[in-house]
Amino acid sequence: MKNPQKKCLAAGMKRTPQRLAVLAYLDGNTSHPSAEDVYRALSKRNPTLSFATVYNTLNALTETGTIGELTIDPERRRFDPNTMPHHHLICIQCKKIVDIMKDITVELPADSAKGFSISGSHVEFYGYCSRCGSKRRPQ
Amino acid sequence: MKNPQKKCLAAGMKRTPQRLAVLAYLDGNTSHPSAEDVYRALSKRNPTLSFATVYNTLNALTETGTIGELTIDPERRRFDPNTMPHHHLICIQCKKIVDIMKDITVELPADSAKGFSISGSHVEFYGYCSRCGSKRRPQ
DNA sequence: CTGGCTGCAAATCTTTTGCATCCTG
DNA sequence: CAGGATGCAAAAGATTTGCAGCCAG
Repeated sequence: MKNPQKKCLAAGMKRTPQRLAVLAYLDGNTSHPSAEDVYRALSKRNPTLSFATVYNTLNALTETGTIGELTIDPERRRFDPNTMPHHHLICIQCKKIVDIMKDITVELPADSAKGFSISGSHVEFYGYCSRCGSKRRPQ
Repeated sequence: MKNPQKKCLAAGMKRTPQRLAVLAYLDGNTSHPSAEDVYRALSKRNPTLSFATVYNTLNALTETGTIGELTIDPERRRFDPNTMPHHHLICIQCKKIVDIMKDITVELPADSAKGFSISGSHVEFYGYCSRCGSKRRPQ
């Protein structure tokens, strides 16, 4: 289940060149690209690739759970090939998003669950990345 | 600093009827409304209120930190008058978003911080709310 | 072959902006 | 009374959709 070919099959989708290109681009990619990022990166080598197909592919892969969708950026949707539950570090200044693969256990007291049956959690840490932090002047 | 009038002043903004209406609607509102939600709710009683003004007002209030902006919904921006740091419960099915005011301490091991200087964190808990959970059939 | 997939362009939806007028401070 | 705020409509982005032709299974 590591390579794009198998991921396509697993999702019950036809293995078209466009989809394989999208999957190859996403494979191991930790940049949390938007649909446009994917399109721009691929259209150089695949001149006939269309925006609609990128969106269709990303949506199909998201629906089958083959890739994940991030809700971190209010401007646009971002996609994440890493479907393992994980968390994120977000730079307040440059908006860079970095994965945290470490398992973080978050306890929610039963009296705060408001009747929800909780199946997972996602933590976003906000701060300055090393680059932006060092550029800030001491206040 | 509890009422809309004072919030407007605090933000250095003129107290126009439109802004006071937006602030009054948001005051104590825990429904995390989108700009359209705000517009629809207010346009009934304020027929001349325009979409642009709602957006301008929400943006201005967000920039001054008078209200907060949620990044939970990939479809649209949502706003939250509650500026205290807090967390959220999200129903996977009906998408309802519920506040958790309880302070949750999340530890991030130093070796996972990737050079970030962390200033805050936000936890999203996913699951089924009481209504959706009871409607699910046992698999 | 056949149904799913693609590319294109147009449509839709959310959010922003230009501008003349209005009104708060 | 001046500058910020409003309303309108148009623009700008992001995403979706209709449709005719194409190609993977």
